Amino acid sequence: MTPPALVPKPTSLTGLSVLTSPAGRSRRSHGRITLQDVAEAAGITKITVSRYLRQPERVAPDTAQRIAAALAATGYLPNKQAGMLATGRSGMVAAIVPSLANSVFAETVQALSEGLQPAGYELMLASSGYSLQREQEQIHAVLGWSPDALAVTGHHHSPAATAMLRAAARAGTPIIELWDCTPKPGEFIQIGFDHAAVGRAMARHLLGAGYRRLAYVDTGVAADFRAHERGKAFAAETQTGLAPAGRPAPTPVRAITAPPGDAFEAGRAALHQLLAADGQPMVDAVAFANDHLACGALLEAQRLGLQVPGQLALLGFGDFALGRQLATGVSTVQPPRQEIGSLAARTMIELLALAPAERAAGLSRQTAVPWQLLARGSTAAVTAELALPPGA
Amino acid sequence: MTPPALVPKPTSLTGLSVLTSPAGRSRRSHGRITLQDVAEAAGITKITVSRYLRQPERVAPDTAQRIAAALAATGYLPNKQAGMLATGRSGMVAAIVPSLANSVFAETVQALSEGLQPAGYELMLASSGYSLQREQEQIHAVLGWSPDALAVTGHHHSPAATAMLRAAARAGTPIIELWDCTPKPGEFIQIGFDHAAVGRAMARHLLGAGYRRLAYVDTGVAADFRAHERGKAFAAETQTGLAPAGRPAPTPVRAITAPPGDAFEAGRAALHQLLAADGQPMVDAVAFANDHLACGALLEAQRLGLQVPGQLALLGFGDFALGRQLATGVSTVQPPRQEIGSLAARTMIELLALAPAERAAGLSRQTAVPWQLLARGSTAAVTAELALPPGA
DNA sequence: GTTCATGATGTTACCGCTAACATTCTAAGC
DNA sequence: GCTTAGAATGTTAGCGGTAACATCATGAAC
Repeated sequence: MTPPALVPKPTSLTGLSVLTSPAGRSRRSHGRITLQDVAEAAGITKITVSRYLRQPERVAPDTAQRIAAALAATGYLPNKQAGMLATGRSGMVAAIVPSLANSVFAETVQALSEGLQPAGYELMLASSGYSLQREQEQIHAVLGWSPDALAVTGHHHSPAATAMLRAAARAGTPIIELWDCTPKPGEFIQIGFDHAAVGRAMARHLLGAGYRRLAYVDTGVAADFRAHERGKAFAAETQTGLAPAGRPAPTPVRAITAPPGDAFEAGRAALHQLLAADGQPMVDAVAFANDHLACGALLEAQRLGLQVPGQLALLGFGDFALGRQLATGVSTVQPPRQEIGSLAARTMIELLALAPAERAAGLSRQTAVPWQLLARGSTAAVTAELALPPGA
Repeated sequence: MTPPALVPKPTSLTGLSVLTSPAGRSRRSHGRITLQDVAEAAGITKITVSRYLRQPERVAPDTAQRIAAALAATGYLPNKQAGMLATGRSGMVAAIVPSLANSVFAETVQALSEGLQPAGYELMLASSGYSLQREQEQIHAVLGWSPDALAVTGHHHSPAATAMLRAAARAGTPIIELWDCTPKPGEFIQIGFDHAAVGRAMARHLLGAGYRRLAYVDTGVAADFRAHERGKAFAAETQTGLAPAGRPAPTPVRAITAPPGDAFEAGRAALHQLLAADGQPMVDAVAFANDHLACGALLEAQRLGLQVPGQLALLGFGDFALGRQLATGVSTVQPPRQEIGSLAARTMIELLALAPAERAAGLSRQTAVPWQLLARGSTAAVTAELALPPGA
């Protein structure tokens, strides 16, 4: 056996010459190194190279060596578009999140990306900027790439978006709604948690600690449906929780805040809306749509000399680093940021391993990921005996 | 003129019937709605539909109407892979960042994504986990998608990665190195800033404020080359700055810290390494690779009862929210997180508008994005008269 | 010696789209 | 009426891969 000849035939060099002079190729060629070039360099046909790349055990050992050498010599990069066109599988997964600047989704995306990595899937990412209209456009754009699976955030979509997702799901593409898990099964796969349950738990936590005059500060981001949902459930649960005591349930305060960039400032401003003319708080506990708001309020309260939690308890959501590090720890809800991402990756890989026909059953399952309410300094109980009876 | 007939011929329904029964198609069809289906529904050939989508002004108005109706009725989604294969342009841009969980890069990616949006480019994202090996794999994978442009982070790459980037650049694909801007022009486009200059500025800031015994706490992330670069320049500048005073320049302390997830704890631990047996700091000012470390150290210092900046000055990097919000504001360097992303987007769009031949000139240009050192409470000057002479 | 399974490689056609060229038709110009 | 420019649409072929089938050795089984 002669050692593998890199350039067995003079003509095989034409493939390599492309590197230096992209001209002299077919009229429509884009000057890229193709399987054909590799095949010529190895003195075989392209289908064998293709086989080597996909099922190496099916080519003879010495051929394999020649191919390997030719691949290295040419610097071949497979054209995934062509591959997708031929196989119908793209090896790519798309995700659409409201924002990346907020670390909440960044961590989920990070985990998703890392989970997909070992299975050989690429990730295409789009951020919708908390706009349903843009989400719809992104879904349209991204589906044009024939992703093998698509993750979107939440279960609220525009009608047109839902129609596109439905069509994709019917064609066998797993559609995953991240960060939500509604009590009733949805149309698509859900991996997340029930935000209403979180809202109720937040109310119960405050009521259980003895607070009675509650408020919820919602985010100013109109399309943060999950925050709204928590707020709604918080309000409802507060009413329910206070009913047994026979008192008229106060209407929870709801403050619309400034743009997300100023979440700290928005929290500060929201606090002022909750102060009476004498500078004293009109409520004894406040729940916030997120920790940024809560931290802003906490810092402002300290600046004003208000006792937290003595005069005012604060409860956030998200478990952001800041709230964890402040001297008066901000009580909060710790959402399973990374778990959602890695579970989504696992679910996708699992489903994609199945034949499209077998997939159908799994295309609308729900996975509830556990979350945790972290009681820290900002919501220490007023007095123990005021705690509500269990089940309230 | 009769109104546009959606289904002019009975046979035109075969295209639509795919929606309900993907069978009965060509052997290799993947059951997707194609231009052919739309064309049949509109009673024309697919090339006209293709023209309508790309150059609407080139089809007759009433044909356009029929096509529009057919598109809506079929729910057609263009197959971008097929389009790319035919045109050689993918309409997609790829970016590889070390991590997304860290908001620094998340914001850059966010800005990049938003900047590309209006120009119709999709973003494919990969995170390398601060590993050159993984970056190389990602580059290989991502180039297989024939991105129209590729953004990577920093100017350190494995040799194989550099070779791939070089090949892509030579083929006319803009390669952008984010977050770096070296004094000497690099091989590719750079959009960022000179980290050595930042390191020097950090040293000068501390020296200028009168501090004399300096330390640099580097990150434990081995492949965060930018942090190392800042540290190296910080050390060098410290030596230079102290030389005029005639004193023997102390070797800056360099602490290797815990994994990035524990950056706060790592900062706390680093602080302890800088304390003498009597609990007093061995240095009077510390610069950190990032604000997380600095904040951890600040909180620990306060817990230990050390005066900041009285006994110890702290200087971070990154301008993270936490450092901004703490009562003793953490002095820091504000990097142009978003600017880098939006500038990268603009650069890509600009270059891609050019013919590949005209691009060559722009494929290695550098853009230095301004950054700012924000002096806050943690580095208040010791005494004014100790300030170094200008130019030191 | 013939048959036949097996392994290695080649041929053909097709995935869905568009570049380039071809055709058809209309209306203006002579 | 005939030519012809120009608009509208169609035909052909090809982008770079892979599925499906075809071919051709080789060697074991009879």
